[in-house]
Amino acid sequence: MLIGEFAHSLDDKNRLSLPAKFRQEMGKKVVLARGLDHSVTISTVEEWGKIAKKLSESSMLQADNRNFNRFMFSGAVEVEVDSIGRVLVPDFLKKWGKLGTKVAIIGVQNRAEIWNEDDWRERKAEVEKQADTLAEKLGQMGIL
Amino acid sequence: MLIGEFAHSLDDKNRLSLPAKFRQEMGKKVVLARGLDHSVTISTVEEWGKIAKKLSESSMLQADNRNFNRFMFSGAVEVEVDSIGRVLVPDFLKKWGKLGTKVAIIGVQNRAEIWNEDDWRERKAEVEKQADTLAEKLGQMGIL
DNA sequence: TGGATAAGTGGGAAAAAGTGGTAAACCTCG
DNA sequence: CGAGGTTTACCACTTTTTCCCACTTATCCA
Repeated sequence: MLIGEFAHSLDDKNRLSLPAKFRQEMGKKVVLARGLDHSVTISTVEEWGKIAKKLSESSMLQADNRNFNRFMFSGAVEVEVDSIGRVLVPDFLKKWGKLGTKVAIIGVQNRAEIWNEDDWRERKAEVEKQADTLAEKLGQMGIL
Repeated sequence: MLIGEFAHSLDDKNRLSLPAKFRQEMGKKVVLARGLDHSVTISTVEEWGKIAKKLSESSMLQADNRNFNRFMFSGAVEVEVDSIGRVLVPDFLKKWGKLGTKVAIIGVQNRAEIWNEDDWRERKAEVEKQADTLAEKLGQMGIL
């Protein structure tokens, strides 16, 4: 389980240190891919495999699906984690995530997400605003 | 699994470098063929067979199907990958894909596709625009 | 609090990838 | 049979990527 939020930086060679706490769980190879809301996801090869399988089950006869699959597969990379825990973020993902030097890495269940630091700050603020509503819902559900 | 996006160029002898990440999986011989949506596909000899079969089995009317098969098979070429990882793109495929000097090579699961760089950029932008669809599709697939 | 260890960042050298070009082999056609 | 053009194989250059090492900052524990 990946949890927590970390402020890291993308250097001018597009290298990104994975949070030390994630390294063991991530393993030696990870998959970077396009995520929702212009985030970049980091998942294990296994997790990505599951996603790829689901994607590949959609029919190629529909133009929508073809384009969607092109988008998803072309937007992913399998990268090696180097000897000190860094990965290389390809340009097209850097663009997708609008990533500059300062990024936020956040744990979300079984995957991590990379965000442009500013975008993340805004989003987090929004989420916190809704925290009351959220708590209420959780209460209704009997979780709290 | 072929994934990722690469900007390569088609030189004036119609030579195209395969992305280094694809070479091992592709092997020494590949099949270039007409793909859907005016893409040019690159696949292993094995995969080409599977893809063609799948498409032709998606039965349309018999007559259409026969024509479709003629079209698919007549447009496929088996080419050698040279000693430094390049393939020769025949003119009729270059035309089919409207390929100029700058092309994008994208990995899509079991095949790669060659696109005119500009066409690919536009197509990608189209998909990106539909953020709702994106979330919806991922949701349907149980990815989120 | 101070020392030790780990984490994160940065940079340089070596290797690989991508591109362009040249020369030899081949084919075609007069 | 030879000239012209095309194709193929090989070589060379440039840029990018990869790998390794060093430095700085943060964290931990006595």
